[in-house]
Amino acid sequence: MSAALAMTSPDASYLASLNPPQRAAVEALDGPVLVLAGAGTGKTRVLTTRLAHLLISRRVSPYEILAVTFTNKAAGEMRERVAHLIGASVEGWWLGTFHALAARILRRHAEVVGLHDNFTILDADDQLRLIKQLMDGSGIDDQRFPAKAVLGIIQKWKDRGEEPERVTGGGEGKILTLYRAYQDRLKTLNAADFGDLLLHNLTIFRTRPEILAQYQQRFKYILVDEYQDTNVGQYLWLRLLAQGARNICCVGDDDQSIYGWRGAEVGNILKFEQDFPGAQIIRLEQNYRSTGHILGAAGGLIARNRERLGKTLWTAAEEGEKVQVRGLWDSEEEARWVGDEIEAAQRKGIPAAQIAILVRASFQTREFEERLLTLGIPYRVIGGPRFYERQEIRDALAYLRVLHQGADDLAFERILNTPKRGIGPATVQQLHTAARALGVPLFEAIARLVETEDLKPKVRSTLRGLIEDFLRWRNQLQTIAHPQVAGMVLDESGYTTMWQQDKSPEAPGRLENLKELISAMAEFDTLAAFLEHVSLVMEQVEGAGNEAVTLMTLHAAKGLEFDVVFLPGWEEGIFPSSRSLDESGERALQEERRLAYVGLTRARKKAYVGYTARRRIHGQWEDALPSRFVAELPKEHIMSETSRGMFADGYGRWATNSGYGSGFGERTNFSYNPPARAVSVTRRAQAYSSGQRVFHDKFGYGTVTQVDGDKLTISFDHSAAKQVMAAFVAPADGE
DNA sequence: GAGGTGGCGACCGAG
DNA sequence: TCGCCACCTC
Repeated sequence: MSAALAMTSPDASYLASLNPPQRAAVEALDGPVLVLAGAGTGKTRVLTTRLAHLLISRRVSPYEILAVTFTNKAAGEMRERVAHLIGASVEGWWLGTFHALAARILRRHAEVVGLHDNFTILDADDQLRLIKQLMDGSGIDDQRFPAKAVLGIIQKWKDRGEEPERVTGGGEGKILTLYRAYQDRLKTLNAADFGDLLLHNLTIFRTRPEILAQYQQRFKYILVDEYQDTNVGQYLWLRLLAQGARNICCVGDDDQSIYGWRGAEVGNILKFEQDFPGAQIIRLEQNYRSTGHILGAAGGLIARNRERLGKTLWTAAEEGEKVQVRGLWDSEEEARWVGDEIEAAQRKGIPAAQIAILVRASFQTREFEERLLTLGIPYRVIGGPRFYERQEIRDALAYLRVLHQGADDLAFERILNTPKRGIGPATVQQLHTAARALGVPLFEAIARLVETEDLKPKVRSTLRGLIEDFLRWRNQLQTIAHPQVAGMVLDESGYTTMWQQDKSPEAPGRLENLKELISAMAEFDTLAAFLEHVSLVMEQVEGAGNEAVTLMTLHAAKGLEFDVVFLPGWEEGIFPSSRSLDESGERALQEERRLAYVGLTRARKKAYVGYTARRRIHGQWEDALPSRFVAELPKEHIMSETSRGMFADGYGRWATNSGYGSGFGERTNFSYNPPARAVSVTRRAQAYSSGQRVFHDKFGYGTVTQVDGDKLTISFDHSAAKQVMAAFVAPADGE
């Protein structure tokens, strides 16, 4: 590090604002470095400054730096910040996600693994269809191994960097055979799935040392973000590339490793020192994001995990408000609670964009959406059904894929009979058989078949027309701009007409989406570039949602921060998720706990944790127990309250005659230490009138001054007048 | 070959 | 509750 310091120019003002460990992390340019960056400790700042520092102090060409992230969002942010810092474009840099960078390398050497450089990248949907096709008649018991499970096993192998010949971990012989068949099939389709992007890179590096050497020499410095989320394959990829210059800097936080389910190995970060001997370890522990109470609550929780490298976050900020933990009757009440607290926060001047609701699983967003809709609070859901996953978009893309890459049977099959052309499963089967017999892609096989007498006349002329159309469109691609060609394809194929004639209410929206797709294409120079973007980025086209509350999963929230964060659904089975626990037990529990830690540490000023006694699952009301994580939150950092009549506290005064919401029927007993009298409390809509004395859990006693449906305006004795939902007050009885 | 219906399992997570 | 798939009918 002293060498690096010596080289630092005195006018390196960008270094001045860093704290000592941050500065150390930026300046340790030589050899392997592991930066353990706790939540909110300025990790992105360190990464970008380090990149700028490399360019400025070492005069390294940007093309000699490999900077890897996990998400497109992180890559985009880094790009933007570095460009801003050095005042130049980062176009063409080796800065991107593992998948994007691996795809770039693979396109250059595709022939080594038997692909062409215009190979298609398949998404999960295509993969599953392919597996299903291969499983038909493979003799695999699809009860015991549904296609999804088989795909899961294959993906695990790929995540570990194991080609079929390399598979070690025991496993079913039949599934291994299927893995081989699957890989062969992908090759015929001139396609790669996500796992292949990395895996083929490994194959290329392993079998062609001269190619590896070329990249080893090129990348003088390697920078890795979110190292705790790397899987074995990614680790091997990095290690091979780093063997050249040996200057690799990995930034990560073992406490935020939440991707074990997709093969991430916390082990990678835990054994960094062994993997890269002589590694420097730098800890960033000063948190600049959250208040003391939020940090204390999160820290107490994560301390329950074993197998940590250990960090102690601290903050110079004030203690702030305690984390509010709230027990509620059911998920509907939970949604009302969150909605009301959001309104309260907004009244205090917190903008909607600074408020987030973070859930464990995406289906949990629905009830909140409904509530926010009712309250008229703008919101946006991140990670919902994505633009590129919509039916009409996938169909349109299938046309474009066939156009670009004729061997893409999966795409071709998708649109063979879309719009309806009278080509049913029987014909498709016949075409497949022919293609297999000829050993050529579907498109090619059909082109040949229509010249024979093997097909029924009607089918034959239909297919002949389709093939001719594609050949024509492909020709036009030479002379006409690709967005225009895309428009022609959709119109001339009858696809646009199909939706125009569709009477369903969604049809107009779909046509809109298709227009949007075509206009999005204009941003790319070539059809190939556009398709690459789509398969790698798959980004959601975000509505104008700057002033909106954010609803998303905890996974999607990593790396983000908000003033106010709601963490609902802290119930056993939901969070920690019983599915995870069933799959991998203690390991999974620790990962779930890290997820809770990630959730809490997203909050700057205030965090809320909610749990309910009853929740609708699969449309059925089911009883729930508070998550063990609730009990693990250190008492001194939380403020706990429960809805009236629920648990020991709050019970008694409120068990009867509680003025809860409306239309609720009989409730079954709640089994978590229920007070006897709380059993089967029937809650009815309580009518209030102006002048009536009431009690509110938070604001205390007050007098109703106005009634507007279930919204009351109350003049509180010890607090300003407020609008409150009737559900949240009770008639004052024991003053 | 198309379209309708009823039963059943899912609802975990990213590129 | 919802969406998918198997099965049915025309």
